[in-house]
Amino acid sequence: MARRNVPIEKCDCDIIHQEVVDRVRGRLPQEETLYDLAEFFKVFGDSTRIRILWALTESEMCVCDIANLLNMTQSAISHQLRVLKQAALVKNRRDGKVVYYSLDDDHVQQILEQGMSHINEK
Amino acid sequence: MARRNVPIEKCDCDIIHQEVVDRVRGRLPQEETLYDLAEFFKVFGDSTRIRILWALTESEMCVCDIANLLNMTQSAISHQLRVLKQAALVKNRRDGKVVYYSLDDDHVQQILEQGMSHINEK
DNA sequence: TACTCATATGAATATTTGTTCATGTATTAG
DNA sequence: CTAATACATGAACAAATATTCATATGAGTA
Repeated sequence: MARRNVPIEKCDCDIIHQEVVDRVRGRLPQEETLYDLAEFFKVFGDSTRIRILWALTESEMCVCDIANLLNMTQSAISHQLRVLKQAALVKNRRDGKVVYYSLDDDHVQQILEQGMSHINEK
Repeated sequence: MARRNVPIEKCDCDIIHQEVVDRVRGRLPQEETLYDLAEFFKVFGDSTRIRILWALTESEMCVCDIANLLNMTQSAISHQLRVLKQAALVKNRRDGKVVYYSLDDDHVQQILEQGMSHINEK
């Protein structure tokens, strides 16, 4: 959501803190890298996807199982599974008509648990 | 974004996988907990906020420093800092007219780094 | 006091995004 | 081949959200 038609106003801090700001600027990762990082976390930032991921930490499941479990339409789940797949958070295998989804690696579970422990501490 | 005016269609998997689905259902955290977890990750899911957080891992900074660093308006930064503060990811201290923001704890940095290492692996 | 600077905030707006609906594709069964 | 089942997908719509603009607040200063 990037807009910016207006010049940025400066304040005196710019002069006072110039060294600090320049140092921080030099240590920031690439703009694009941080954008990708935000995109990565964005995938976790939806309760439907979180519930799907959490469910898959317990067992691989097919699309319709997940839809039943979460009481949502097959279409809605399928759309979200696509988002998760594109983010390389889940993988799938086909067995006849049925497609089973599972977590792509256990890194995902670690991230879920770390987030969970953070909100439990506060 | 919760809508659901339509009954969920069932498929045969529901019968075949019933035991698995029931077991997973029993092991899912509270609906509200997962919702909170999604809200938590949602805060990381914006590139402006990610850049703010990453900058604050290097040094505390005032609002106008951050605005200059990221080449954005003071207002936009201030709005996002409020989001970060409400999520308990940053804290602030006032020194005269200037308000300095910093990370609330180093747990935040761990989460950033874990996300970063994930996207670098893929 | 009046004035300036740094920050906060409410409303408006444009963009993004999640779900629904309709339909398409792949696989199996008859 | 035809029908049925499980899943995928494009378009439309509603809701959420990030930025801008205008303005308010709070602290120092003349």
